[in-house]
Amino acid sequence: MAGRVPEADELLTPAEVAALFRVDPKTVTRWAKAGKLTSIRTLGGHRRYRAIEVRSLLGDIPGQRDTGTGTDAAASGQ
Amino acid sequence: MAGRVPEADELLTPAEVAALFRVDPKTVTRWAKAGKLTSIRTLGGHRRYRAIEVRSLLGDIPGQRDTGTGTDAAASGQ
DNA sequence: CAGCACTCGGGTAATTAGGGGT
DNA sequence: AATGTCCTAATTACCCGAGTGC
Repeated sequence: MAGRVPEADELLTPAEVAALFRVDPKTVTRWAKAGKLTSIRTLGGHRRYRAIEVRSLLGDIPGQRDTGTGTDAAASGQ
Repeated sequence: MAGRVPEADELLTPAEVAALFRVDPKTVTRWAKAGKLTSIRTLGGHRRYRAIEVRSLLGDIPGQRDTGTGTDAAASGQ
């Protein structure tokens, strides 16, 4: 199987978005309820968020390097 | 118009549906068992899902997008 | 025929949803 | 108004071994 077109919308789990924003997953859920975030619900009721949307809100800057201002080290996610 | 459209009866594998929902293939199986998804079983017992059903559940919004430039702009597929 | 990737089945931990309160 | 924390219930994710699909 495999060999399919990469037309999959990148979806993130609440924990993923929460980690990117440094907030609790509960807060992300509130954003979705407030309509600030596009949320897609699974058949079980859980929410999934669009990676492109989250990245835009985070300031998606490709190849941006912190110029010395950073104090906290950037730990790899996950 | 004998507009020939590719099989609208496309069947997706558990991994396909799972990737679209960003969930585990096992979860998709659970949805089928719960009756939330129409599942077609192969002679071996494996499940297969209808692409149209999955797309509607994902929030498939018709219209908007590359309109047919004359012929069916169906480039997707494997 | 043999092999690998995927799916099946059940069971258990982790995550999420929802409401309430600080 | 907004965020973090507590609780219970539901859903989801990962573990195993065996079988299917190509």
